[in-house]
Amino acid sequence: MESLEGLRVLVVDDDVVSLKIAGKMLRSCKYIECIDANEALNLLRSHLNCFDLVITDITMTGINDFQLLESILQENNDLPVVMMSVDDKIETMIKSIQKGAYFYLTKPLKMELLMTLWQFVMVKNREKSIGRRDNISQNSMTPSLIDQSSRKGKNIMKTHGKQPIKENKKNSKEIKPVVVWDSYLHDKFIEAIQIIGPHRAVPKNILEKMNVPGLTRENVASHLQKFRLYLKKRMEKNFHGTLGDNHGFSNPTQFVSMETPPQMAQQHMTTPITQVNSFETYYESWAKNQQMFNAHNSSSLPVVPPNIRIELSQPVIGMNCNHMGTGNAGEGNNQSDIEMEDD
DNA sequence: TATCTTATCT
DNA sequence: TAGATAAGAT
Repeated sequence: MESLEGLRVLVVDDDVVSLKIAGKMLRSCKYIECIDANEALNLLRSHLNCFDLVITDITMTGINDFQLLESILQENNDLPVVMMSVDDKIETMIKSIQKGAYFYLTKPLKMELLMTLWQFVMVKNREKSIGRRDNISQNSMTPSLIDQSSRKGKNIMKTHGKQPIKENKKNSKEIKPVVVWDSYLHDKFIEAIQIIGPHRAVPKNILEKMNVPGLTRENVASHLQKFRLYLKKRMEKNFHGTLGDNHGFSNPTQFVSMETPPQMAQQHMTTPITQVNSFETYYESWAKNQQMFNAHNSSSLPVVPPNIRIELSQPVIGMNCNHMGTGNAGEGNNQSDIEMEDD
């Protein structure tokens, strides 16, 4: 099946003209138009499993934005829902995907895009046969948004032996995207820390300064944790390296050791280990080192912690950039990729 | 109660 | 390994 033929599509739009255009485009399907959102829901209830796909406008009279999407997903989480709107803002698109939509179409609809919708049916069928969805997004039309619903299914967590079993309270139908910390996001993260100062670098402040739609405090907290760990490990390693061979950096795979002359790097490794105990200290040392690195290398490369892949050639969306096809960590052979190993 | 931090999970 | 999340700490 490589066309819309045979695909059972329900289109919901309160704009009659828009609906007629969609109808014309989708005439090869068992297409049912439906103006009223409640009518659409009733239709879906009475014809459970009769539709392969729902295309719905975001904004409709008498109903809140995304309300129909949420209701549909509550009733039938398997049904792919495609949102459409004249709104072409990236924030709205991200919000739609976050709410659980499979795809976002901007109006006026284009036949070329509609003709690719048969893929949703294939994806859905594959999900059913495999029994999981977590890999699907990597191959579907929303490749960078990794479905977290399967993760929500976990209800047992090891908790330091205190409360072994805990029910997950959150609605498992809510789909959250995975935030990929690409060079754009990480640069904004560093920029935020520079502006507010490392002593005030807490998730809330960083998030506020970053001002990235869709990014949450939890996302920032998670990244901050990794970043702190990286700085700590780096500082400790550098200190021990200085003690060991008196050349600053013992590990040749380290970013700084590759790019910074040992005597230059060692200038910042004179702090006794007893004083090297805070994020602020680690950060200042790291930032100083980066300054020297940038001064030493005319081409200022983005500054990143280890294992954060930089896709210099790809368009930056800010979050959820598609890393498909770049391989797993350790495979970064592409010239446009910079990847660092720490241990 | 809100937020941060840490440990643990996927 | 990266990012999400649970839960204790502040």
